[in-house]
Amino acid sequence: MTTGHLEHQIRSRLAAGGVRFTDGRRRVVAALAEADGPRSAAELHAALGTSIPLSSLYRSLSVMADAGALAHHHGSKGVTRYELAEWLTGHHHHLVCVDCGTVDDIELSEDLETTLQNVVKRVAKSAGFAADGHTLEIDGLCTDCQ
Amino acid sequence: MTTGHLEHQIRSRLAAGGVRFTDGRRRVVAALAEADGPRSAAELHAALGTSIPLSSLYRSLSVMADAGALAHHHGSKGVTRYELAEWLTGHHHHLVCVDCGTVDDIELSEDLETTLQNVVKRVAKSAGFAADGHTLEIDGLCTDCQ
DNA sequence: TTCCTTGCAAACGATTTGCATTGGA
DNA sequence: TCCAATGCAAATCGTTTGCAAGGAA
Repeated sequence: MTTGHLEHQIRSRLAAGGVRFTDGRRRVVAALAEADGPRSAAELHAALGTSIPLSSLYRSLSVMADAGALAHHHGSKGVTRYELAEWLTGHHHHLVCVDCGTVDDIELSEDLETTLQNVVKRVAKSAGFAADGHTLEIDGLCTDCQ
Repeated sequence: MTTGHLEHQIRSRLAAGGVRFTDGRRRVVAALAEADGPRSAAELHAALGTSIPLSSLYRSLSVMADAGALAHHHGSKGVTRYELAEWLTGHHHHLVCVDCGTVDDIELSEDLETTLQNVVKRVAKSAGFAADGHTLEIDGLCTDCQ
């Protein structure tokens, strides 16, 4: 079990904030790295064989998000799902199933992404809004729920 | 107090689903029509002078959303905000404040919107996803929270 | 008369927090 | 040694639901 590049990046980022990268957190990160989209605390709890109590999971997710290692997404039924921050995974967008709530990551072509960024910049500026990110959310039914 | 075009449209839509457009619901719709973005049950409760109990508010919002008159948006801290459906207000996107959670509506230029729609269609199809809507969410700090 | 809506109170479920204990650097 | 992390139980908080009374068609 070698310490990969991803773990190294996260460890440094967390350390900068006085946050420890414990074994449990390493396993949470691994689960998120394997996922193809954001995951909720409950989903991670199950994925990790319930080995980490929900309260610890919630605390670790929130701490790692505060440190900038994770990003969160708010879905239906008040469920928050976490994923690795974009500086770790690259910029992407979301396919959100309105039925089961699952979220899948997608990437846009480089040219549309550029166009999008220009528009975001322009629109935000004209609204006096300090934009720091954007996501195109596509709502609909995933293959399982159709 | 005349019955405007908007109320007429909503009344018909609700009626089609066996849903009544009561006085309380009319006031909720009026509050949403005046807002410049989605509003939570708590925000509406306050805006209406707490005259409508939260439970009734939640029930009305959910019933009207099911009937297709309202749409919902999921924001930080697990708060759901409602707004008039797009067939009533026109298609738009969101400026989401990561600090206070407020959401403001914005419209894109027609050409970018068209481009966006094409990409959504293409991306969804290739993922086997049945898309029925999309929103560009711009996260950042609103003028108040900067 | 039939069915929808309303209010209140109780129930829920996701998430948070207090506190004592354990563990890492 | 010192401060952060962990676990459990209790507490929060947004939202939902059961039920009896009120209202519209």
